[in-house]
Amino acid sequence: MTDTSANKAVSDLPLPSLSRQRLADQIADILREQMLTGALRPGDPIHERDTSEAIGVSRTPLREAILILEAEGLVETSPARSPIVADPSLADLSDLLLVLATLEGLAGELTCAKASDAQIAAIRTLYQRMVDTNDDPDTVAFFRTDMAFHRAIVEATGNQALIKTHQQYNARLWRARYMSSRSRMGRIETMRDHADMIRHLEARDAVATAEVLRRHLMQAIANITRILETHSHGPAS
Amino acid sequence: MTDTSANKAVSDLPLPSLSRQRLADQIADILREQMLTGALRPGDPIHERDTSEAIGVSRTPLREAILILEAEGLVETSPARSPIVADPSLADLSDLLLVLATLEGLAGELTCAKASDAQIAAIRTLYQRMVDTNDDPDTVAFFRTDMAFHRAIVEATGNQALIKTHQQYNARLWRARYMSSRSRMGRIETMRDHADMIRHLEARDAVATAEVLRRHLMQAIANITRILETHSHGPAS
DNA sequence: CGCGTGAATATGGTATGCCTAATAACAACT
DNA sequence: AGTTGTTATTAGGCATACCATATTCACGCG
Repeated sequence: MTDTSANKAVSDLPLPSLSRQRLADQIADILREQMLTGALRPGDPIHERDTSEAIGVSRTPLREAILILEAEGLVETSPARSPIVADPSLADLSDLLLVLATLEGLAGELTCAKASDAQIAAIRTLYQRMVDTNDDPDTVAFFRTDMAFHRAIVEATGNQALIKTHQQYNARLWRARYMSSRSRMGRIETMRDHADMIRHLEARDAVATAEVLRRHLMQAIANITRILETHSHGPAS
Repeated sequence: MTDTSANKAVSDLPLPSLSRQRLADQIADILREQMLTGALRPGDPIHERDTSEAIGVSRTPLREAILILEAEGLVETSPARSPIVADPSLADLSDLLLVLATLEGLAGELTCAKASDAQIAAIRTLYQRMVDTNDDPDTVAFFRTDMAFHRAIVEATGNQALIKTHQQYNARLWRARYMSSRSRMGRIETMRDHADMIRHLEARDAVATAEVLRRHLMQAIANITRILETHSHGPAS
């Protein structure tokens, strides 16, 4: 089946960036999105032939996409095995969250010290959106705004390395943090902590901002620990 | 066709890792080493056909190696250009070092809190090796021991995410830190800081250890800034 | 003499095919 | 009937061939 039309359909996609046109990057984006939506769940295998055919590309760029995701820690490969979606243990998640807490703490300090008032205002806008959508039953939308809030704080630092690393840690922790966000105590605590964050940010209190951010993520560790221990081992398919 | 000898030869191999046999990984190691030795310098292009032929592999695994190194920030790719060895600006190096300082600070805290006495002792052994090789004119050997010392502190945390991220940051900063190490004030300050580190580690003083590690890296920022501003812009080809 | 346009070349991107290794099923022997 | 060996199938790893595009050089025109 020489289906060149599918190939053309992909190349017809708008090219938003300059180097964002590599098929491997686009495929990596697709797979990341599928991990977010749950189409790909932790432990799921990603067969080269099946997946590449499903997306409508050949195996080569799919393999390259797997390489990218492997470097990000989102998939794991074994010598002669299909790559599988990463399924971090509780210990892994705890380790990742502890580093993330430190990174966001640093971001809080830097943003207090260096960000413009306009950037702080933009962060407050995201905070306001969280308040507005607090009653929205759409947990995904609320969570995306939550993540956007944290990301805005990091991006306000202007530190490219920090931004990139934070983004990668967030990708690996997305699922766990989303579960934490859905827990019954999640939202209340989240809103309180975020209110503290924006208050300390606007006061340019670096120490307090960093402290709240770290505590916020440490709480996430506790939440996730409780959730995973409650669910124990038995995620119904 | 029951070639048991070949089977035995394979099983005799030390199994260092589970997936370390991919050509792409081996090629990435080769290229990383060439960056360390200076065979590949910042800005150098990595032509797919030439390089793959020189190593003796096809383009596919070389391309995959490039993907890995790109994810690590060691090479940069442009749409229709040969990938080039990353040549971070002073601002980039400053950003990276600031994050690295934070990561090592966290490592210092964790190691003080969680590491075993044996691990601390192992770190002291590395410190002692630095003292012994302090007069050695071989700057590379001294620097490798320096890096091993820092790595040991991070590995003593047992935090896999931290270890991995620290390793990647170190790889990107290797060259800059090596230059900083060779500056005339480099060694004296390095030895003094390291003496403080091992002392505070053995005293299990988390705050002091983290503080020294952060200050140590901040000093590296200052050193590198001075070096780059002195050299200004003129790397003879 | 300079600038613009077109063609040729080189280079990265993609697809496909072959090779090797692992796994599972089936058969034969104990 | 159970266990072991062998074979077939499947899937990932690598190599190679093809394609699209960008860059550069040359030629011609202004």
